[in-house]
Parts: sequence; structure tokens; C-alpha cells
Amino acid sequence: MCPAVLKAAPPTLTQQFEVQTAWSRLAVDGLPAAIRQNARLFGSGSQIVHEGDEVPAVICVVGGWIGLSKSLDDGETQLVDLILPGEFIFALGADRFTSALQVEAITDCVVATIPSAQWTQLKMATPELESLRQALSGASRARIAERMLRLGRGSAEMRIAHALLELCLRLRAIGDGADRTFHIPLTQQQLGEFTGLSSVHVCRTLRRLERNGIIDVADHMDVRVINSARLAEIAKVDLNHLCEEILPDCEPM
Amino acid sequence: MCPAVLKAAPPTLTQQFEVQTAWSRLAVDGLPAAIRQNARLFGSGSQIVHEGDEVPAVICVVGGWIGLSKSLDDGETQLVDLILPGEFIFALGADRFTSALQVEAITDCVVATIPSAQWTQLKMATPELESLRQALSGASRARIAERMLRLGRGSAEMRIAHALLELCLRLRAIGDGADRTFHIPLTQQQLGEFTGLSSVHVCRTLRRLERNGIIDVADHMDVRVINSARLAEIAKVDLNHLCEEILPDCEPM
DNA sequence: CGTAGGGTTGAGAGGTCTCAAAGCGAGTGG
DNA sequence: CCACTCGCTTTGAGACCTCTCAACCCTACG
Repeated sequence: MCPAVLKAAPPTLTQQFEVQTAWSRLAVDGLPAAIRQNARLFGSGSQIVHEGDEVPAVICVVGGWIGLSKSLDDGETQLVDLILPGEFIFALGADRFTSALQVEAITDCVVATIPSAQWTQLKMATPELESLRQALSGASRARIAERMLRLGRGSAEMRIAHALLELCLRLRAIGDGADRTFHIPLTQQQLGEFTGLSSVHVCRTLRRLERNGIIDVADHMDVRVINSARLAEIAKVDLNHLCEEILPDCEPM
Repeated sequence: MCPAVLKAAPPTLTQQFEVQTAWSRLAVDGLPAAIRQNARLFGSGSQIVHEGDEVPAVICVVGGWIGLSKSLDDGETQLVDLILPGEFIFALGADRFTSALQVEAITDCVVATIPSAQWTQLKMATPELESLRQALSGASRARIAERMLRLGRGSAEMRIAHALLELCLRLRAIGDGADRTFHIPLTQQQLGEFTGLSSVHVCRTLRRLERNGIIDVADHMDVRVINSARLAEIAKVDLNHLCEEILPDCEPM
């Protein structure tokens, strides 16, 4: 079920660096090399770091979607954050050796895990990496807070609407989902784990939004936002504000 | 309602440094001085950083409880994290100028906000500060993930039980709440904002736990955990594991 | 003594969950 | 090429949990 690592990263991986990201615009010489050197391919569903594993200092997602999750013993799972291409994962645990979160490949993906020692070296060479870390982990924290607010206080509709808008903005930021059409590589079950809903209720909620002409969902989560103003209203978000908050840099939609 | 800053920190503040913390055990010469220099007293309810404000690099909580929260326009609020004496707040926003969270004094408290420039200097002088940052922000992230899991998937009882255990452990770690008796300076309303419940339901849930002989709650949140094994079972936590995860260093209870 | 801010308790409404069954599409082996 | 299976989606029905509203109590405080 979980084919572990597929294979060492093939040379073509370099092409994936074309994703426009915060760090690709930074003049950080060592970083691309370090990423290239550590990049590996993971099959969808495979664990990149197990909960409790020794963890690398930084995990760079080059291509594909990563999920950070946490589970109860009975299997109930919460997707705490989704990491998209161009984003990094920092500070997985309280000590530097144990991960508090499970890091799983949602889709097939290319990921570079950078060991602490190497990261320290890189930071010596390029102090800008510190601002990069700050920007990316701040953005992650902001996203999580925003989601947590709706998890604690919002309706199913609000949570779904918010999740769709968040993902739409983030995808746009990496050059995907222009014209507010995009694919979400999650099952309704996983979207439920992300929003704290049962898969059944995710389905109902999506269809209600669709019936009301706010979005359109085709085969397996091909989403088109038809009425983004209305969707933002349901999600109770200010799009401009959300954008500034959850993206390292941005323009509104 | 919100008396802003009460006054500049009086000399007696130094006494509050007695709290045993991760960083007090670190040989970091510059830090206590920097904290003393920037420490101020805030009255309960006052804003330390407003959502959207320019933010300091680090906020050090010397005494009292701080709440990090996020609100919807209609006033619905989620307490994303609670910061206790000895803990620091890092990386409030995606850019370094805008806070994604509201930072509010829950009780009267002593807080030192360290500007970016000074923090950078301190880090130059004492590289260990980097591990400190990593430990503390990792712990915060772990706590948030743990809570988010229960927010998304758990019952009211599980959330309350977890919150009580988390706070009990964290208080014990700073020398408070030995014998599993401790005071939580939150109203039931605020505990509801922390756990994603209405204040009414917080009340009912606490009383149910009390009726079942698991905890005892006296005037205004003086909590005594009577049956910690049962409470952990309800919270679905492994105390040892939780301890390692959410505290920078620890012993189980 | 009156007021205000919590806490407690009840009743009813509503949202979300679970269980269950059926539909659909892609991949597989006959 | 067709059955078959498997995973995912869709829909219905009923149960259950939590919310809201509302009243009352209690304590601290002016």
C-alpha cells in the first residue's frame, strides 16, 4: 500500500525547480545545489518522516503535496497542514530528534531532506536563509491559526469554503490555478481530515456549494470557483488579508 | 476595560526570573539582561501586540499568562495557544512586520519584547539561542497540533481533558501544580475559546468530570486531578509521550 | 443594597455523525 | 471485450452531540 521511496531522484528533477517560489527568487547559491543533492522521489502515501523519527532540520518540497498529520490511536486523523511545492517544513519537534507530526506524501512527490549540519553550514554562507525560514514558518503558522479558528468556531460550510480559498490562493502563488480553476489531489476523506469533518459531510457540503452556484466540482476534486466573493463571505475571510497573511508574498485574486 | 501598559517594569521584576525554564538553565549571558531591559508589566486583558501590528522578533513571557488568539469579524474567538511564564513567542507572521495573531495578556503579566535587531545581535553572541528557539517553537507547534487533532476529531470531554492535562504538565514544568493541583486563570468562556466549545458546554463537561470523580474544580478554576489515568484515557493521550512532545524538557507526572 | 460578571442548569433546536445502500470509474484478469 | 473488484462518491435516515436562549444563583465590589 505504501511503496516507500520509489528511487533516487532522476536528473529530470531539476526541471521541477521551475516552480516559482519565495526562495527561487532569493539569490541563495547553495540552496538549489543542496536540494538537488538531497532530493528523492516518494510515492503517494509513503511516509517521509514517521511520527517519532529523528528529523532533518529542513524538508524542502520540490514537487507534489505533503501532508503533516497527527492521529489518535483509533486511527482518527487530523491533517494539520498541507505543504505545496516550493514550501519548506521546519521545526518538527520540541527536541531536534523527535517529530511531533507525521510527514506523508499525499501525491507522488520530490522532496529534499536537509540534515541539520548541512543546514547550519548553508545558513552560515547565506544569512538570508534565516529570513526565508522566518517567512515560511510564519506563513505556516498563520495558515494553521486561520484554520484552527474555523475548526473551533466555524460551520462545515465555512471550513470547506476556507480550505478551498486557501488552497486556491496558495496554488495561484506557485503559478497554478489561474482563473480560479485547480485540482486538489485529496479524496473527500482527506479533505475531511483537513477540515475536521466526516467524508460524508464533506460530500454534502461540496454539493450544496455546487447547487448554489458558488463552485463547480468535476471528477475527483477539479474545483472551479464561480463566485469567489460569495465563497469568501461564507468562509468569512477577507481575500486580500488572507493572501498577505498566509503567503510569503502575494497578490490578491 | 483594557488598561494598556500599567507601567515600566519595577526592579522587583527580577525576582520573577526565578521561574525555572529551559533558557534559565542555558548559559546565555546576554539574554537575562536583554529581558530585564525590555520587560514591561501588562494588565490582564491588555493587548501586547495587536493583530496586524509590527511585531518584535521575540516575545519573552517572564510572568503571567499570555493568549495567542484569532477572531472572526463577529467576535467568535479561538485561543490558538497559551504562553506560560518562561516561554517565548516567535515568528508571529509571514512577513516580519505583520502579526497573524492577537497577543493578549490573560492575567497581569511581565513581558519583554525584543526587537529584531537586538535579537540578531544576541544570536551572534550566543549561537545556543538558535537551539532554544527551535526547542520552544517546536514545542509550541507540537502543542497546537495535538490540540488541533482533538478540535477536529474529539468530543468535548476529550478536548477538556486534554487541555487540563496539557496545562497541568506545563505548569509542573515551571514548578507549579505539583500534586496535580493548580489554578487556571481562565474563565469558562476562555477555556471554551481554547477548546472550541461554548462556555455553557465547558461548564457541563467540567461538572460531568467532577461527578465522575476524575477531577475536582473549586472556585474559579482551581483544578485538582484526582484520577489522572482516567483523565488521560478520556483525553486519549499517553502522558509520557505528551510530556516529551510539548515540553522542551520533561519528566512524566 | 444594587450591579456586574461569572457559573449553573434546563429545554429545545440544529448541525454533524454513523450506518447503510447504491452508483460510478478505473484497473485487472479471464 | 467483458465481468469483477476496489476505492471513492453520493444519498437517505436516524441518532447524538453541542449550541442557543433563558433563567437563576453566587460572589465581589462599589
